[in-house]
Amino acid sequence: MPTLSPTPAPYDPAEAMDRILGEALRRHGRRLTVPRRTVWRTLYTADEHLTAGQVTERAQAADPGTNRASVYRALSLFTELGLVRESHLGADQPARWEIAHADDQFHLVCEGCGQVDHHAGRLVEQVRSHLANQHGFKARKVELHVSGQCARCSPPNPD
Amino acid sequence: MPTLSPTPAPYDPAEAMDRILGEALRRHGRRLTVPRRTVWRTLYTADEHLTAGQVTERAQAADPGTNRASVYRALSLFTELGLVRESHLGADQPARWEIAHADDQFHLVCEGCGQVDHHAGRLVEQVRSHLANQHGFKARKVELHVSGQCARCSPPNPD
DNA sequence: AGTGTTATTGCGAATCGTTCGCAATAAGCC
DNA sequence: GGCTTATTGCGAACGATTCGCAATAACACT
Repeated sequence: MPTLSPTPAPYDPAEAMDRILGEALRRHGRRLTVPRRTVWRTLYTADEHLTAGQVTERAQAADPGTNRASVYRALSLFTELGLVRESHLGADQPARWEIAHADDQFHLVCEGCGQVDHHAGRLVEQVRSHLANQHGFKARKVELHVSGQCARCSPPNPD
Repeated sequence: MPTLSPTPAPYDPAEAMDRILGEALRRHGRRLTVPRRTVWRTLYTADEHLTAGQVTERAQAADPGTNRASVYRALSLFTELGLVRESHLGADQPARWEIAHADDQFHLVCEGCGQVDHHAGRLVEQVRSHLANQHGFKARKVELHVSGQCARCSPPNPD
């Protein structure tokens, strides 16, 4: 009988997810709590930007005890730690959150199908350097929100 | 005694201001009312973006009877008619309004002095064509919000 | 100028997203 | 296992914006 290591599990994505959060929190002297983990997992497994309401809903589906206020507190803490990104897409719409990926200050909202895209591309970088060179403005945060028709909703060849 | 024309006033800027509004309203079958005129003048003589609260305050200074709800209604009507532009600068900040000038979807907010600039330049156009060419995305509205340090607040030569 | 039609107002109450105060709870350290 | 204190859960408070509805006033037509 071969010797087994004490934790034989090959790879647990849920655990990996939690580890990211746990480490970030510890690094900042904060505690890893149940509601924080629930919110984190919710965002982590979401396929799109979620409003605070949606996060609360989904979090409560996973753990009914999850409290609205704690969701907001988790979201703003995560934002502060750079773990998630908050964005305000439409004038009348509430804020939305998503896991922070490096290059995603660029929002393409299609008015046809409602899809939100993050085609960062070189554009943000281009904007930064334009501002620095032409206007002496040192950009910290660049937010580009474009609404219009995506390629699918406004096809070039309407055959 | 020389013959006087019935309206001898050489040029009344207040009247000109009102005429712009009156004509736009009439063109759309809407009525020129006291609160609308008051709100219009307030924005027209403002030197910056105003929040609805600020508009209300100033409007009430001019005409104490001005009602908050009417201010909101005027602002959204004007926005709909393209007379003013609504913008959402910061995440936590309320909306702001200003007289609509053609080229100003480009907001440079300095975190040092708080100044808001509208250096539209070629940038917005550049963004549009990049999206169309690279992503087949037909942009209708482009909103570029940049925060950082302006040239004055972050001088290139700190002597 | 007088009158009728109806867009618009003014008021307060309602809504919605978000935050707060505070006692009770539970994370992490010894 | 106990101590310390960050964090929670609750509901109430908040600020911006909107709504419902009766009263008012713009404009068009005499």
